Amino acid sequence: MRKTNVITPFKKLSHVHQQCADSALSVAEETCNSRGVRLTKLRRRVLELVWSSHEPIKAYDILDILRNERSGSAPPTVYRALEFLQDEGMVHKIESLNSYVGCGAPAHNHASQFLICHSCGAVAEMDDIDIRNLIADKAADMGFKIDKEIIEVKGICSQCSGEYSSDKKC
Amino acid sequence: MRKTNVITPFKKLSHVHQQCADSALSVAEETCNSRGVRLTKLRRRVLELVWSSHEPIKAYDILDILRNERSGSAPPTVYRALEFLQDEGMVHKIESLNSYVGCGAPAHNHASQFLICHSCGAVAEMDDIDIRNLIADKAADMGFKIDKEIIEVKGICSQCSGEYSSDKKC
DNA sequence: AAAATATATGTTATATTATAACATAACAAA
DNA sequence: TTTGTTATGTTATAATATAACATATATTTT
Ligand SMILES: [Zn+2]
Ligand SMILES: [Zn+2]
Ligand SMILES: [Zn+2]
Ligand SMILES: [Zn+2]
Repeated sequence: MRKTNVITPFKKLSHVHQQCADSALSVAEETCNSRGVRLTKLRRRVLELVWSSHEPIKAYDILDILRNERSGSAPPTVYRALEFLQDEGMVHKIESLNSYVGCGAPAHNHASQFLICHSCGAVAEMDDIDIRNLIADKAADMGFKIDKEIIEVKGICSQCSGEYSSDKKC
Repeated sequence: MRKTNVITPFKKLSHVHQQCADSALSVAEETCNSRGVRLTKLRRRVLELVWSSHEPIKAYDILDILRNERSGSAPPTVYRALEFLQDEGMVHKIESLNSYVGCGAPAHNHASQFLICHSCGAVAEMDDIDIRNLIADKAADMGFKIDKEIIEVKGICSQCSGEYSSDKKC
């Protein structure tokens, strides 16, 4: 069994989140440049808002912020930006929460398994090849050809369960 | 690796669906009786509508039918019945489709992995212990304690991919 | 640079999904 | 049969998302 490929881990309280966001934004700019797609000011700002925490954010929460910044902001403003960002792999939708999280590895296409802490709300992302392979095998047994997997695991993260008592909050 | 526990397989065109529905309804009645909860006429009818096919059904499609049958039907009518049926394990929500499917094994609590054919819309349900264990192991590596897993796999079922050419449609 | 084209955003309206809150009815227990 | 409990009816509204068309901005071609 290979090691899990952790794309976005649960973070310690001590982590400097601005670094996550800055890093994501600059990877996004490079990636968009190399792909010849446009990370416009609006899209960049929406991505920034998605990265404002490690908790998934709702479209209308983004909209509430945008309305204070750009007149004429409306639902399509947000949904179109989110659609672009999802298409480019910068953002993933958490289906079970109708919410959106930033992707820690937007440059390459991948599957995702999300771990969602229902205590602190934080989301970790992995792309675990063992899980992918096992599901593919089991699906193949039933003659099913996979296009996309949605895996959203709910529970309690290590910070919230107090496993690391020196750093209680996520 | 154990054999996959298939709760609801993809069905052949030749299958008599009324049997699925009848069976589900009678298991539901027994299960509710033994639990001392009430499968009222309304709840029973909603379950029947959920079982009207192997494709997930939308709450408002149920409502459209109920409105022709019971005056006073309104969104809460449907959502309350669905909530009961979900709580009792008779129905599962497919989060990525905002839709509902009948469970083929409501009598005992289980995890689910859904295979969703985006050609014919049919949904198969499994509870595969290997998948559950692997995800639990990987999550444990990250210090994460699982409460519930949402696994919705999109792709093409065997009937639609023509693997069984004698019985093309699901 | 100007015109033409393509892409992105603004704007208004509406569709879809889901819940809150309170009233009445049906059922179960005492 | 009265009392309490659970289920349903009813009205209203919240939350999530898309359609359709107008305008603006960016890119390419002339
Ligand atoms: Zn961070
Ligand atoms: Zn947590
Ligand atoms: Zn059937
Ligand atoms: Zn199919």
